[in-house]
Amino acid sequence: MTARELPVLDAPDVACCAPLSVEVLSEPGAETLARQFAALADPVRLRLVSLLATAEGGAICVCDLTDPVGRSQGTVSHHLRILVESGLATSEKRGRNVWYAVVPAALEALRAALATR
Amino acid sequence: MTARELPVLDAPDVACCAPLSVEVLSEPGAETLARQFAALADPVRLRLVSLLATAEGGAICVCDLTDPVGRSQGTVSHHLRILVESGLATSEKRGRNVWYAVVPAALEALRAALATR
DNA sequence: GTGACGCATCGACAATCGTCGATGCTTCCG
DNA sequence: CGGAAGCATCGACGATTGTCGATGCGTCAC
Repeated sequence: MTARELPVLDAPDVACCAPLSVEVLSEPGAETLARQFAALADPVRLRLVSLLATAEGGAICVCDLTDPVGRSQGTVSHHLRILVESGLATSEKRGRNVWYAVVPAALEALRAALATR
Repeated sequence: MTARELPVLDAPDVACCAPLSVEVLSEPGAETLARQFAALADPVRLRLVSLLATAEGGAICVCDLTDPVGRSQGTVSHHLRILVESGLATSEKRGRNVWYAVVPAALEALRAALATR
């Protein structure tokens, strides 16, 4: 399988830019931030994030997510992928399940961007 | 100008739901939140918000926004409309200009939703 | 080894979005 | 009054998105 060849986004971008109210967002910064907000711009993904964040142990496998959100397994997998690619969630394969968890630092970074003066 | 003339205050949906990490988001709550995040899910709109938030006096007219974001006047107007409809900004007609400003309470509500435990 | 389970991926489709140029309306200035 | 400035709106277009069913692949139980 040789790994997914997705443009890997690594740790650094957890804090991409200064708060919107402090200095005018640069174009690259806006691009990055927009990608993260876009990941939260869907009701199903928001509920997924909420389910992950409130889960005992902080993680849930896909099979326990399809029912609560009422979407097909393929669709749920698609949404989780978007959350991971945007840095808001992580996945870990354990046996034949895959466990997903939120990345608190990423949510905090978004909070920081929204801070008002 | 006696600041008391802000009739349109949007108190209702400024805070739509509990933090994602506290309880699982309801479907209607997810719908509302998603609309607000969707308003921030575009680079141009993010820069507009940033321009509004950092403006002296807290407001800018459309004519001063088209250049910084590099889009046509019609497109900028379209984006501003989305920001207003989502409750993140307000508009006020003054002479033949229209002044836009951010709604700090709306940004704070989004921050609250993102709060981690 | 065989079958079932869990997940990712694919192809297809309708719906929505971002953008532009053109047009129309209101307000101001001379 | 006539023209120009400032915005909103419209129609059109390509691009992106959310969704499904089907398929493929690795893992576990028997």
